[in-house]
Amino acid sequence: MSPVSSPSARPGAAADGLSRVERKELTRQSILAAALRLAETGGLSAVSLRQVAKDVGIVPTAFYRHFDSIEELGLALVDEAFVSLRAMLRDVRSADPAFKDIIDSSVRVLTEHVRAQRGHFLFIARERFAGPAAVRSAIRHEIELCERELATDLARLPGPDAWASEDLYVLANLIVGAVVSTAEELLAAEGRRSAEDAVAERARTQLRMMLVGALNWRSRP
Amino acid sequence: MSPVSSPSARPGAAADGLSRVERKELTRQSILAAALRLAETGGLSAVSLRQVAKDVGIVPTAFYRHFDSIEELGLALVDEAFVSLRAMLRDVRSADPAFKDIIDSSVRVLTEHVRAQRGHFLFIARERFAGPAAVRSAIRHEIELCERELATDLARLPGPDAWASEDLYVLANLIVGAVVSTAEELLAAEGRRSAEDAVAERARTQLRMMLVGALNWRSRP
DNA sequence: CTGGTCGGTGCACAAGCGTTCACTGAACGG
DNA sequence: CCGTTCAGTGAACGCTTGTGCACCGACCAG
Repeated sequence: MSPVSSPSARPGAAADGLSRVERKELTRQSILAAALRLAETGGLSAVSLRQVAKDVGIVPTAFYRHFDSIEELGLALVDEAFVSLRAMLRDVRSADPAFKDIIDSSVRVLTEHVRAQRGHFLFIARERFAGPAAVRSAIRHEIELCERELATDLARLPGPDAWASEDLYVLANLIVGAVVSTAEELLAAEGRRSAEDAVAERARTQLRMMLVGALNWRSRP
Repeated sequence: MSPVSSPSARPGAAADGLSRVERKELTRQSILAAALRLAETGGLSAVSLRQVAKDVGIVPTAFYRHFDSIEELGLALVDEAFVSLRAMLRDVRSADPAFKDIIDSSVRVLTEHVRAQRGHFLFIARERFAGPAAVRSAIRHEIELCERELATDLARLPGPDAWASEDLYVLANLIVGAVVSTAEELLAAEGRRSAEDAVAERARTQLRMMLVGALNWRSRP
């Protein structure tokens, strides 16, 4: 059988226009995609090497040409997932910084990214607690990076710019937590637009509530 | 081999002072405890009937005398876990309602319960996304109940008592989300007191920030 | 005392798992 | 052109898995 796409690619026959490294990368991507899909029922630890291989269209042992173990595959998936998450953060940051509707645009960017990268968000939400220890700590580390980034962003805002850096991080932690909860509720909406809209509206109100709290907050001496 | 406690209980020999139903319940509890522990590495879907049986000290097929499947066992664990969670909520509610330190006492109750019921909290945090569909929706349903309960509690507070019920639920959702995040961070602290204390202190500040936000919030007309 | 109930036993089976090993042949560098 | 590299092959291994079945014997109601 041929890898990557069962009916079209021909490994032993005439060469497509692809170099050897290109074909290897293609198979690698197929493995990642298959694992992401298979992990949706039962989590990463329930993904079997043989299932992935069958799904990709290669023999089980060929898996080892790309990853040493399922756990290493999981770490690669974490990387992949946080690439799209960072893309989202970039979008949020580059949005119109008109203070008034910064919340609206951020929530919209979040809902769109969750819809577009559903698989990655699901993976992170799941493996954050269910994954192998190495995967869990990789995810935790990445989330912590996001919090620190947000804290430095907040420091540039007119209200909290006079805060203790301690309080800045605490607020960032609170916001990231709320965003994670919102993302998880969006996932639970399973694509139903009305449910998604309700979650988004709720998130807007919550962020506004937090904003009101922040604007009336004074760091203790 | 004998169930419940390998060296002491004797099934075929002289009877301990236990009736048949008592012995069955004891075995059932042992199965639940074993499953909870085994689920810690790999999640519920990675728990095998045979492992549980070996751990409890019964033969694999005897498992079916208590549960039809691992999934049904999972639902029983959800029930068990939310029993302790409700006990926690009762403790929070019955605490001294002196408005000033209601936050301090709530956070202390939370940290104590997470420490005492670590296994249950871990189970909920994990299976909320990684578990079988039935388990996931059972957990989601229970959390939603907690949010509604909290909303009715909030309605009795001096500040938000004039709010729209819509906003009350939104605030309850925000608080529950923050509490869930805090519980998850307490779990991530893995029992190290200094880390736990830092999380608790952060949670106190966050709840105060939300309180400030709530006190300055006005429901839109 | 007796007969039914039922938790626990022991064996068997087919299916799936990760991993090993020697192999093939297209793509590539010199 | 020719030798090397290496992604993918295919058979084989020892193990664990869920589940079906006939069976046992302590408990308990009558």
